[in-house]
Amino acid sequence: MRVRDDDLDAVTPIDHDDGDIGEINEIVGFHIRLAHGACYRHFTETFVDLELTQKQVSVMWLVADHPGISQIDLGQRLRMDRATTMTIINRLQARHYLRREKSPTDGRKQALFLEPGGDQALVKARRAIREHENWVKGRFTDAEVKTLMELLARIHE
Amino acid sequence: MRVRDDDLDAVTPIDHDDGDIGEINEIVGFHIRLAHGACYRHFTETFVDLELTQKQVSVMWLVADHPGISQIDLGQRLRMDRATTMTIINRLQARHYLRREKSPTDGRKQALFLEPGGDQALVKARRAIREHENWVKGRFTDAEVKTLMELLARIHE
DNA sequence: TGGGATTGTATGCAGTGCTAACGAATAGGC
DNA sequence: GCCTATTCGTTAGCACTGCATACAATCCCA
Repeated sequence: MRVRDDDLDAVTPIDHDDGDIGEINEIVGFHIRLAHGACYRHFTETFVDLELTQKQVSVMWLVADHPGISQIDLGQRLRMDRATTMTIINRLQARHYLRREKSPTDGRKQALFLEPGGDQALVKARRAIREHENWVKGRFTDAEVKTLMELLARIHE
Repeated sequence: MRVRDDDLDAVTPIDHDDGDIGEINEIVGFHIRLAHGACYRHFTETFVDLELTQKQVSVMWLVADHPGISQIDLGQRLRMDRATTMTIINRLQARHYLRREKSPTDGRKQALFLEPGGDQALVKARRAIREHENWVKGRFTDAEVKTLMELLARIHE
């Protein structure tokens, strides 16, 4: 390919290649994926001590705000299907961060409640979230943050 | 619930529960995750026939733009570590969408090239991407798209 | 009452991300 | 040139997420 016996440097023809990714760079979805990846990585670092993932924190947070919420309701708010919700709840329950109770009003449902351990973890998590948020927001003005959230919300409805 | 007998508006945070998620809604990272999830789901639907993921398409696209690129270089541009890059390349190679060749200039590296099958798949993929992009962009003006990409880019550098 | 929908559950599979370790090859200092 | 440190690819293994399917219990409505 490149190997033109004479000048093979030319090969790199196209690019003043310093990490250029060409047309892909014009794809909105691509930037969303990269931004998500960057957030994910930073979140993971921030939460390495707590051993919690974004989803797990979201779930505990929501259960704290809505004691007795059902799995299906939880899943819908966080845009997760039943199976995924299950595995997350299972893990949190195994760590005694929350518990399931049969719903008194609907026998099909499980009512979710935070356990003391979950409460404590959530307190630490909120602190870590604040840190994480500062990392994200640090590169924006308040107005830009507002704009960004507004635009993102339009994507996920 | 919320019922603070006096002014509960201040509080309502809590919920006229129709899918409200409370404070989490103020977390930028949360919106990025949801937007990413929505994109991911739509992408998957769009690409169900091609049986390709976002990463796989990105990789093929980049290999097409930079024939002979190494795995490490590829991974850095797409923000993936070596191991992840490996598994993706493995899968694409197993489907004969691309091939590895020893780099003539550096014995440690593998040079990646698209195979005919990958070429064809990429053509279809680009069409599907256009569709997917329209789905995303449909909710924005051109100026908003520009703003969004600019803001997202600031997150992933 | 009976049939259809909802909810939770169990299984299994694919994709992604990370770590740790190893061998091969290169690059840099001497 | 030689030795060491580094880079790259590779393998293996683990955790999390997402999806599909199937099943049982429960609820709701006609």
